Amino acid sequence: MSDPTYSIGELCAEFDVTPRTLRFYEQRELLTPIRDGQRRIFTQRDRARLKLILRGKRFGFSLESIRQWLNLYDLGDGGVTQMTTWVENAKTQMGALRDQRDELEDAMAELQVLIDETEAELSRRAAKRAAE
Amino acid sequence: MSDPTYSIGELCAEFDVTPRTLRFYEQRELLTPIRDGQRRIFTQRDRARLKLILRGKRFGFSLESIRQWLNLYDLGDGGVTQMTTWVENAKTQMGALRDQRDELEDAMAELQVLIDETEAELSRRAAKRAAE
DNA sequence: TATTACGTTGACGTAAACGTCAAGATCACT
DNA sequence: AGTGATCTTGACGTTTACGTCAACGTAATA
Repeated sequence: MSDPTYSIGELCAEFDVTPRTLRFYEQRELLTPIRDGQRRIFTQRDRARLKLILRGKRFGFSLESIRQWLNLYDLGDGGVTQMTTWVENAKTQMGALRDQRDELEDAMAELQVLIDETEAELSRRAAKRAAE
Repeated sequence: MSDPTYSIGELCAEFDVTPRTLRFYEQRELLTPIRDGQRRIFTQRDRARLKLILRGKRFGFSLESIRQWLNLYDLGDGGVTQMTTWVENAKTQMGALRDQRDELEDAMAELQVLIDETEAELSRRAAKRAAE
């Protein structure tokens, strides 16, 4: 049996997006479904790419940068020169992800301090009220 | 000496944003500069809020959700009920940040695997070439 | 055969987050 | 009094990422 394929509706249901969205991604060359007559047939590759697209979006990346990023994924083969370039780009991307994660953890730490302080104040007030 | 204040140009230079941006944030009630005649005077509070705004943006939050988030920050005082509500909201936000961080780390791990594989392939090819 | 479900291509609309003039005020110099 | 720097308030323009019709095709089903 060959690789499973998906209609536009199936992929939409699975990832909770609208057909408009998938057609838009195709127009922007993020997805490249094949055709059965007029109808789009999405392959495993499209499905995998869609996953990456949606994750990229959650990280706040633009579709255009996600597109470049996907192309970067694709060039896993190619010559030594291409692979070397790929690794460089990938490491740059890793740095960006690391920075974002660090910033996130800073924000989490700050927020935790505020939560702790507020909860401490709350228990002080509770103790005071109990003492009366 | 009292708290330092900033002109719109000063804050723009410091945070690398345009005046239009700060006026826009004021209109959306994310900043509340006071006035010297017509001119805006930004206080320490505005500066602190701007920092949070820009960080929120880097995390992909909308200005509207950042606004609510800032107001949430402000209500560090207020009654016990308000504080309790605040803590609940803050914990929800913490969960969201945690999820995002976890997703980021998953992505980083995946990417690292690809990098490692590609580098391994590169060194295999280098060894092969050296053997000839 | 008619309906229903699912799909197609335009084409125009929209919300967010600013950018980009235009026209004028205010202030420091010269 | 003139020049330049910095600021002001409109008001319209722009990009991104889709939403929302409209009008149509095709395929299974009642």
